[in-house]
Amino acid sequence: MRHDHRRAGGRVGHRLAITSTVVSDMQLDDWVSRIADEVIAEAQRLGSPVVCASGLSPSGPIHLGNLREVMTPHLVADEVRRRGIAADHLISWDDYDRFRRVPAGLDGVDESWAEHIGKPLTSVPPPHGSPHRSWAAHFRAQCEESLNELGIDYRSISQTEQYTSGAYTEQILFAMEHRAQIDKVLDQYRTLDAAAAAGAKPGNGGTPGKGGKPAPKLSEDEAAAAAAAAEGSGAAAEDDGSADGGYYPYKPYCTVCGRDTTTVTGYDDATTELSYSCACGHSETVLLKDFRHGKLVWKVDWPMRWAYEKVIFEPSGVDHQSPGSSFEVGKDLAPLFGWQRPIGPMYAFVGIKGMAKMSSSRGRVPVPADALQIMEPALVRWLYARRRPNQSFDIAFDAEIQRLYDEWDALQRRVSEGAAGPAEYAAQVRASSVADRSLPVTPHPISYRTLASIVDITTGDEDQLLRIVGQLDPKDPVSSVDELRPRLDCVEHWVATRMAAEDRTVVRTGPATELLAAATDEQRESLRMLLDGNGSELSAVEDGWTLEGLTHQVYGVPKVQRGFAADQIVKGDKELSAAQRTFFVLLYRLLIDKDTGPRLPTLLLAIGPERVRALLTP
RNA sequence: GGGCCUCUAGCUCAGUCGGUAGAGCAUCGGACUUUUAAUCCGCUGGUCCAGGGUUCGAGCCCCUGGGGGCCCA
Repeated sequence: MRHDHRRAGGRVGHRLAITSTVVSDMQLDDWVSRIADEVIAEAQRLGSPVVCASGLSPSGPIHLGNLREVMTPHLVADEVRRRGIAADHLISWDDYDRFRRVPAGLDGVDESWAEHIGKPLTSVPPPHGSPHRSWAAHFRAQCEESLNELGIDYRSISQTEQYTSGAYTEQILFAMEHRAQIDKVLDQYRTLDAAAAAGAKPGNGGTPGKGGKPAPKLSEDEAAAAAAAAEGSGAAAEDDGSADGGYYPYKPYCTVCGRDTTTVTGYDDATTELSYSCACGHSETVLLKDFRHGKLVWKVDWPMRWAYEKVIFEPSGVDHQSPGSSFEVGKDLAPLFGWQRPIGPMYAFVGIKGMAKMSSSRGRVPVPADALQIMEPALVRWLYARRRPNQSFDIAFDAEIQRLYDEWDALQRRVSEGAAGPAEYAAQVRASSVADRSLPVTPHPISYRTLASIVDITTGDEDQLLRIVGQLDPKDPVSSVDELRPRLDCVEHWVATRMAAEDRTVVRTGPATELLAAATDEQRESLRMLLDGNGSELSAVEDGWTLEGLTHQVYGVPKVQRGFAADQIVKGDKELSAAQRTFFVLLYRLLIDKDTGPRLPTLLLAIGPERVRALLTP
């Protein structure tokens, strides 16, 4: 427990609105808590409410890497709320950004979308078959469904709405008026040496590049390369508004063709008359104070919004950690708008095990909904809560998910026994609950590994599944498959879509006639004994069609064949062990065409007596 | 060219404020009528990348070098 933080929380609580009277006795102690300490202190210093922000660009599927942009502020805001202090988590949908390129490999999308490049994402049609109004709406809705499942509470802001409603007009006019000053700030980051100086001393209070050696501007070639890179890259590298004809931090979308292939050619501060020409041939002069068809360039837009929403905390991806990135530049631009750069850790990328780096532009990348099909919301939350933001991690869709679940189940046990460490305890709490409620859990959590094996061999027959599961632990019987959900649903989906072919159990559709014909007399005898018994201790296999009975039967056959009683306890007999193994291999080959497989009693139970008899009878 | 991250057991990784190096898996051994893809217990296993520095004390902090990954120019 961290009494200092509890005191701090209480003190802050007097100044900031208290939303809940239920404050946990136990102060969670992990990286989230430490950031929350900092965020609360900063909000207090500024005399402003706690505002945590995420920015998402619905330019394509919002993938599991982007989810960190949401999870990190969510966890921090949630921790602040756990302390009884109001916290806002806003998600800014950058749906007024230009459509940069057509992502490859998306269903319902073809090359014809290329004609929309340059338009705002909300003006691009959605993929074929989508019920949504626009490209942005389509991918936003897909994402929000998952955010809801994950228990993330937030407030949405559409940048399209903000810009087209004129919410930012004052800020836009301000930025235009101060364009020379903004240009000067940006200019400090446009030279290589300045960039180096800025990066060499992270956290220094001064202005990077200032007072340094005179540095050469980028050459024509370098500038061109930079522009090309910005064209294809993410927000970190985006256009800062510089152009040959002077610097303007505002870019109109052409009122004729709708694209941002425009160049501002003049601006009058007094009248706010802005002239622009577009690559489509159109040019016009508009009154910027009334014009609502354009936006501030990204590097200016972001700091303006920090000020507009009074953001205290907003993380960003590691691509912002380079000298001259929008986050870096924002530190100097935010004060112009009367605010400061928020606290913002750089989070490392999330990978998918066995897959190249995720990129929205590449099309078919796993999105949160994909993960939620094979794991419960708490597990997805756990992945993000247990690692500090600067640690990269991979999400596994293969058999490693069984290990993840084993670890999770082990953690539940440690937590319930009070044996969990502070950080892992915190991660468990954050994964399975938010400030004001618990997330749905599976009432009877059977090991994912075990369920996968049973689901595999029972091929969706839930009566069989219940019967087998029911015999796993007689002391704690499962009475209904519903007790196994939603974990069971995840397992079923995993087995159906992700289980490796070589791990699957495929029961033969008909008898392996060649194998049966080649069997030795002893082997034929063993099969007959398994099916029909030996007339005394072993009876027909159907008579003991339970897990226990079948266990007795499969182990009894080799014993009887070697002169033991079927239920005799035999220890240390190597020959018997070898005979058992040989017998099992024979059965596996005849049943599933492999040398090994799920435990035989389970397998036999799942296959059913008629089919077993059909496959094992010569 | 610049920056960020990372390097700990065979593998994947924890290691919080600087205080005797940990877990899971794998291996190996054992138990359960069981050499099986569901159970449980235990053992083994480390030059914490290298070198230097600060410190009573460094996996952790500082410097230099190396490997790997990523971002930017």
